[in-house]
Amino acid sequence: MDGYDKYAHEPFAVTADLAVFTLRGGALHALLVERGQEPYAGRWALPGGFVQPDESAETAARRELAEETGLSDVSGLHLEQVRTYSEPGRDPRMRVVSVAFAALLPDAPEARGGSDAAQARWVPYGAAGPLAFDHDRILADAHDRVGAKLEYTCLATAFCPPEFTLGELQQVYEAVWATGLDRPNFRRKVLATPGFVEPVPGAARLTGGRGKPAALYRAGTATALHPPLLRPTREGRPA
Amino acid sequence: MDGYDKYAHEPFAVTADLAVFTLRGGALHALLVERGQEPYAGRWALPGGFVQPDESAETAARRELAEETGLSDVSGLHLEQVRTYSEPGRDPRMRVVSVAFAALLPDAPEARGGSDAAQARWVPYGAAGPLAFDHDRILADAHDRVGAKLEYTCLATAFCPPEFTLGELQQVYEAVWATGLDRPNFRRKVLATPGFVEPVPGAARLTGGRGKPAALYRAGTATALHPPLLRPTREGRPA
DNA sequence: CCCTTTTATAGTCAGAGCGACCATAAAAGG
DNA sequence: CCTTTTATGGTCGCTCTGACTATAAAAGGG
Repeated sequence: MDGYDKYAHEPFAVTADLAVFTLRGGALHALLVERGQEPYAGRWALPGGFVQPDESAETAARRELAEETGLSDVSGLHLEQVRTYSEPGRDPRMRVVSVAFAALLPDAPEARGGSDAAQARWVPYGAAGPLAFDHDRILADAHDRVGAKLEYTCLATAFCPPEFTLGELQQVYEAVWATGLDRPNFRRKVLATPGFVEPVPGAARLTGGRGKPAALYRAGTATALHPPLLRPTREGRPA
Repeated sequence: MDGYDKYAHEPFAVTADLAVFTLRGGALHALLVERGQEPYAGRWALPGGFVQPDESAETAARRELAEETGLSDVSGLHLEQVRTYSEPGRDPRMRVVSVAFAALLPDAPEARGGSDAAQARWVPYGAAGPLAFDHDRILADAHDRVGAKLEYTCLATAFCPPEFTLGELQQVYEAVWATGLDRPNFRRKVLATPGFVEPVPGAARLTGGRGKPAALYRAGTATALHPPLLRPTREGRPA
């Protein structure tokens, strides 16, 4: 931080880019916007925008998230800084440094075109063609981060509505990890972790399904997961 | 990334700040520089500097690392991006966005004042008074990140010279985690992890100490640690 | 030279955690 | 009434780990 006067510091543009994940029908989806102008016109990209002079990158990311999803209450959503991308030439027009965030959404409102985004769509993760700029890498990095944090934090509840069943919580893990989990073992692990979930006292149950109604739970107060919930070691049982 | 023309993007200055860690006498130290000018004149701060127009933040961090430590070969050192700090007002003079990195050094050359740094010193971690800017938080975040990565990666060898004993490797964990570990159990865990360390075939041994000479090991090729090496759960045995 | 100290290394044993199961309960659909 | 489906409860054995004991190989002091 020394030497302010000895370096000529070129001005940079700073943006906040978002990898917004949600579950739709048990499958992991990411929110993408279609670019209307060059470069990469017509290609899909991550939502994002410039950080304003009075904003932090986190604030800008949350503002963009609200604009892009159309959600009014975006304050409770989990937003996590992934990393910053600063390679020269990653934007052909100018020097842009992007701070990337991962956002986790419980419900998936149909994407509306935000005020500035021509078109926003939920795309199944992995089904997106090559994205604009280095957004393929940003999206992959964000996915890696979320998958890793599921192992040793209680982050999975951020994908769920306020009240959820253990089956829905398990679907989060299975969708992000792209693997199958044994249901009784998953139950045991989650319930044995104090503060991960707490049962809804009214013995409420979810209807609409076929089999036995499942008990409802709320997210607990714990944030860490000790010991961690490790994903199967490659040759695990198939889904 | 859309809307380039609709936003007035204020120019930002971008810096790379470094939390450089090493072990000196079994204790974790961080590299700090003394500020010569306002603001925070006379206070200690993390080494760092502006990202040049043709550099990525990683490149700038590595250049600053070489300048600040005086090391010639800085290419093999482990450098890890921690996070980016972008709150407005974190630098009273101008809008500065800092990308923070953690660097791990095996040996600790006596800090020389770099070309631009008035004075650089190794300070025991935790013994540094309040640092300039938000560098206390950056240093703490970097320490948290390194401590966490010791659990599920083979990062600890980055603190060690090319050949090291298992006792030295254990000291890394104990210094970063500020806890004591059972030596036989640590050995068993490390040796049971394929690719973590590999014995030096020449049955070489380290001399100079008091007791039985220890076998030497080199860092293996593995990067992940499955299952992880979890730190003791608070009420663990004292050091 | 013996004995103590120090450090490295090997081994033992019980309990926790987990993967792979099997069993039962409670709903819907025929 | 029976089958299907999903949720929930439990068992068994293996692995890993924490706590601990034992042996080996050096240095230092009498």
